[in-house]
Amino acid sequence: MARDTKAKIIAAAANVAVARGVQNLTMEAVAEEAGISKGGVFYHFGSKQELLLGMVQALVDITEKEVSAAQAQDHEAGSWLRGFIRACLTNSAEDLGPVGRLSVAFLTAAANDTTLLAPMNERQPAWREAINTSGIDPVQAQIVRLAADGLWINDVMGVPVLDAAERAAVIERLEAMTRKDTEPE
Amino acid sequence: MARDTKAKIIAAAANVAVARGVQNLTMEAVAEEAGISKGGVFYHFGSKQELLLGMVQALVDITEKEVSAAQAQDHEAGSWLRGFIRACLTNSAEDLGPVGRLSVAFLTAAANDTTLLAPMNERQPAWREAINTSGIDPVQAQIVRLAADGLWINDVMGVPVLDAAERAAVIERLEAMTRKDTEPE
DNA sequence: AAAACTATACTGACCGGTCAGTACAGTCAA
DNA sequence: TTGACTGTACTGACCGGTCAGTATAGTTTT
Repeated sequence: MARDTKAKIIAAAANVAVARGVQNLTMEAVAEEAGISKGGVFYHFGSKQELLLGMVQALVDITEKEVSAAQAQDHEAGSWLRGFIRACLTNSAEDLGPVGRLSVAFLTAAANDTTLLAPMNERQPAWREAINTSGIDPVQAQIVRLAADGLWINDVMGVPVLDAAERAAVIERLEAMTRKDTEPE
Repeated sequence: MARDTKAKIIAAAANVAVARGVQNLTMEAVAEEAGISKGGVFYHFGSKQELLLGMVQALVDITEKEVSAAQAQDHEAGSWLRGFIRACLTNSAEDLGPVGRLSVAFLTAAANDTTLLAPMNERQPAWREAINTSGIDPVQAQIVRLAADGLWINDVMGVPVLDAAERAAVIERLEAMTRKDTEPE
């Protein structure tokens, strides 16, 4: 059941981060949320850093899984980007999906120690490759990805960059940009 | 000299955050860096929260100042966005400008307590307005802003989303998008 | 002399991490 | 088939360090 418990702890940590705020993401709080003892948490994750690392890894895994799932039924050019947009932005501000919940962990990791982002950094070459070969103009493709990142991080932080109507229009346009090549000249 | 010392403390805090990492952004370290005592720091900022709030405010102020400066010698459509792109992305990864240094504080604030982002959130309606009335298609304008945000946050976190050549091409394209309306249809 | 500011020494809470011990399921020799 | 032994998963009490914040006395500025 080791795998099970580890996953349970990661989910609990994500819940704590969202519900009580990152400043209350203590090992004790995680243990309580997971319904086990603090010692039990340390049995599975040797340190808080290790737990954070596990959460970042989980975020990466879930994101890639969602992209793959979306690509499975969309074989046209730009499908990777459309999957990525979905994965990042499907969560409404209130009702966070798993990606949204783990995103808070991502923030914590980045704030505490950027080396904790290693699992994310490792995947960047592969993501760049996917974007550059997605079948549309690479520069435009990167911009779509960056805009999705920007919207995502602002969501996670709660910065109100767009109202609902603008948000819908932006997402629609981003998806259009994965289909139609609007490169100047 | 109250204003002076406060500014000095904020700058010191930003330096500490960059140099020693956010986990070492303690009031004592800030005091040492600023060359005053811990008591002195608390005299000026009643709590750590207040200091963090001051740093976020400073980031907002500097960003808006840089945008205004850029706009002063660029009165064509899209000048706000071009100024914003410059303000966010002028800092190379190694040699951070003032925006880059304070950005780390922004991350910390977001991670510790999203209410600390209030000074940033307050300005969003004004920024949205500036973007929507910048003279180019509003949806495209928002996308340019979000992409700049995305590139900026990835820089701050140290996630290698783009290599140097891609980065240059993306920035060039973003600036082009502030000039030429590439809206489909 | 009052107000503004600074330095030093201290407190108290919190939190990451440790550790001795428990529960229990399985294995295996006699 | 039972008793000795082992490994895995976990418990809960505890410790030590860190750090925000305070108390208070001293110093400089106006």
